[in-house]
Amino acid sequence: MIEWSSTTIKAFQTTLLDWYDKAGRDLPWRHDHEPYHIWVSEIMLQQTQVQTVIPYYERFMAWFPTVTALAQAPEERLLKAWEGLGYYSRVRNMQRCARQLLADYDGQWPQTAAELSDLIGIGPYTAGAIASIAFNEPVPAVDGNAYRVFSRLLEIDADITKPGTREIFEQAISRIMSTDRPGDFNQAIMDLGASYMTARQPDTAHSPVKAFNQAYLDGKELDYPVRTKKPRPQPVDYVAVVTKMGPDWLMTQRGSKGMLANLWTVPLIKLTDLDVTTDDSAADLISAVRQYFKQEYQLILTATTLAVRPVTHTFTHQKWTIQLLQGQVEPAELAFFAGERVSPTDLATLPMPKVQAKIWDRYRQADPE
DNA sequence: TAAGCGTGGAG
DNA sequence: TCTCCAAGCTT
Repeated sequence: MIEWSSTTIKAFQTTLLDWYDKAGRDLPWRHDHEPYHIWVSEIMLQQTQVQTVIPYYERFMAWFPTVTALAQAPEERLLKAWEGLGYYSRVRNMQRCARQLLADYDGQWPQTAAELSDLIGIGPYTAGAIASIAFNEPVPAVDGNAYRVFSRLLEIDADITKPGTREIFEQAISRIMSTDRPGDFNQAIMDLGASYMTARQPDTAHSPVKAFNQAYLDGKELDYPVRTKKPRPQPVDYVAVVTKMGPDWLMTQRGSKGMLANLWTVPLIKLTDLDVTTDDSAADLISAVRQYFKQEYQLILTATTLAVRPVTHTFTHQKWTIQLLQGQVEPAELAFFAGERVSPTDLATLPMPKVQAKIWDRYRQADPE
């Protein structure tokens, strides 16, 4: 890692902020410095790109314009607002945070990163972002952009996937950042990371700060940031039973922990829970699923295979391959079923994950009525 | 500290 | 199709 003189630091601040004043992006959450607006945008932007977030942000503000509105919203409505964004615990934690603010802080946001970190769902990055942007506190906001930008500017060799590395960057950035305009400084770094200093194909030749970019000057830009690779997703086989009860659909709500918590899907069963493998015949699969419905749901299922390709869906840690069955049950014994009989009208109000959308698509492909 | 947690885009 | 990456936090 290289060190900058105070002269270099001053020149960098001026260059960066002048560029930001001229070329900074006009984004919906930059129209004011309301902590609620900054907070919502920052949570949505975690591991998610700006282009994806914008329509979600606009709708979220229309549905939940204030901390109080968010605190009082039904969870189903919250998850519906988040449907398709992923990492769904983010929005459940936001509601917990909103309630925490009302209960413990008299509805007033704390104004320092140290205090903001105590709130549910607000980690070191988000605390720094809110504190600097909404409250002008000179603290760094170390996200993926900051890792990328500063590792290249200063040739920082620490592995950014290691938790301890954050402090190295926080210290380096603290010495460099503007104390007059900390919020603009942090946002300028993000805009820089999203434009000239991207991960794959940086355009440093035209970057406003190329003269400060040591890795670029050394021809080693793509060596930064240093990170260890993630393991590839593990394959898991499922069977989805698209089940009708008269005109209605049989839907189940997932548990409150783990993947896709509290979201709704059709009955989705791991093949390993059925004691069958992908090599077994369709008849064996149906037989096992019938048994499963009887034992778990006290429902008598009639099922047929669907002549369509399985649905595949890749998560961060798992790759699902899902066989589709079409099922019917008699509307006799729903009491023990961990789910609901849902009318076509109500179906649209249930929050469902992307993988369920794929299941509907593939089902319609097989059964176009 | 390492693992778990979604989705979309780019190459 | 596969791999990597994107404004991270929690346990």
